[in-house]
Amino acid sequence: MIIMRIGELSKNTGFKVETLRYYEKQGLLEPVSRTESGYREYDNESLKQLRFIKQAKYVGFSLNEISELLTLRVERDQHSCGDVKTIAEQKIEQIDNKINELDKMRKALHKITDACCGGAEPATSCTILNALDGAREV
Amino acid sequence: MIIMRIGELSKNTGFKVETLRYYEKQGLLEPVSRTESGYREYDNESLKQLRFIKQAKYVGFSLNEISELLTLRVERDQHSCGDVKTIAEQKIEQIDNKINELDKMRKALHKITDACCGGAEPATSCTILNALDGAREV
DNA sequence: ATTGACTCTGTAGTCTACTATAGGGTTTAT
DNA sequence: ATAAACCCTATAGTAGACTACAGAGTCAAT
Repeated sequence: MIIMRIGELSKNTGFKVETLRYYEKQGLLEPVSRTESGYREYDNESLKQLRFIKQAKYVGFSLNEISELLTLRVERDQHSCGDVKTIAEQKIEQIDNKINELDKMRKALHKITDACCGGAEPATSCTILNALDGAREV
Repeated sequence: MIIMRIGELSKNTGFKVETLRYYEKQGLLEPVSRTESGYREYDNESLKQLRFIKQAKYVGFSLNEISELLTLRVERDQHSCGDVKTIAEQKIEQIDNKINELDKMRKALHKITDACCGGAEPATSCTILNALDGAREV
C-alpha cells in the first residue's frame, strides 16, 4: 500500500495542494489518516478518487453532483437500496442526455470539417448552427 | 420571420433577461437589431443559438469555449479554412474524450444498479469507484 | 543545529457566471 | 391619460470553485 503526503498526491494528480484541502472541506476527499504531527496521509484509493473527480468535472458535473456520485454506494442488505437505485438511474439518464448532445455536436463539427476540405457541400458558408440543422438529415 | 424582444426570448429559452444581456456583453449573443427607442430585437436564429449555448454548457463547455464554437465558420474560399479545420478537429477530439468518460461512468452506474437488484454480484459493497474498476472487464 | 522544503490552520482575494437593484425611459391596455 | 408591464444602462452583490497569503510547526539533509 502506497502512502503519500499531500504534496506528492498533488504531483500525481495535477491538483494543487490548496485545491486538495479545499476538496476536503467540501467533503469530497478525506485523507486516510493523519501523522502524529497532523500531516495528511493518502493512498492509491485517493488517487483513484481524484481521477474520477477530474473526469466528472470535465464532463460538466458540479462538485456537489460529484459528491453525490461518490457517496452512492450499495452495501448488501442495506436499507438504502431502493434510493441508490433511483439516484443511479437518474444519473444514467443525465449521462445519456449528455452523450446525445455531444454526439450531435460531433456530427455538426464533422460537417464543418467536410465543408472545409471540399466535401460535396453546396453551401457557401457553414457554421456549427447550420451544421446542427443539417445533422438530422445525415 | 419572428421578431421578439428580450422578455419573450427569455420566456422561450429559460434564460433570464439579465443573463441574455450578460451574454451580449460577453460576445455570445448579439440582438439582430435595436428599435428606435433602443430595445433589443431577436429572431429565431437567436433562439437556436441559445439552445446551443444551453446544451454546450450542460456538457461542460465554458462560455469562452462556446464562443469559440459559435464563431467557428467556413466561408467558401476564405483564408481561415485550415485554421477552422484544425480547431474543429481539436473540438471533436475533446468531445470524443467526454463521450468516453461518460460511457465509463454509465457502465459503472449500471453495475451499481445491477448489484442493487440482486444481479449475480458476489460483492458485499459497491461504489462507483469499485464499479469503474470492474467496468473494463464487462 | 540550522537551513530549506514541506506541512498546518485560517482568512482573504480572484475568476466565472450569473443575479439583483437603482433610477429612468417606453409600450400597451383601459 | 395613466397605470402596469416592459425595456434601458450602470453598478453592485452572490455562488461556486478555486488560489494566495500569513504565521507557525515539522522533517530531512548538510
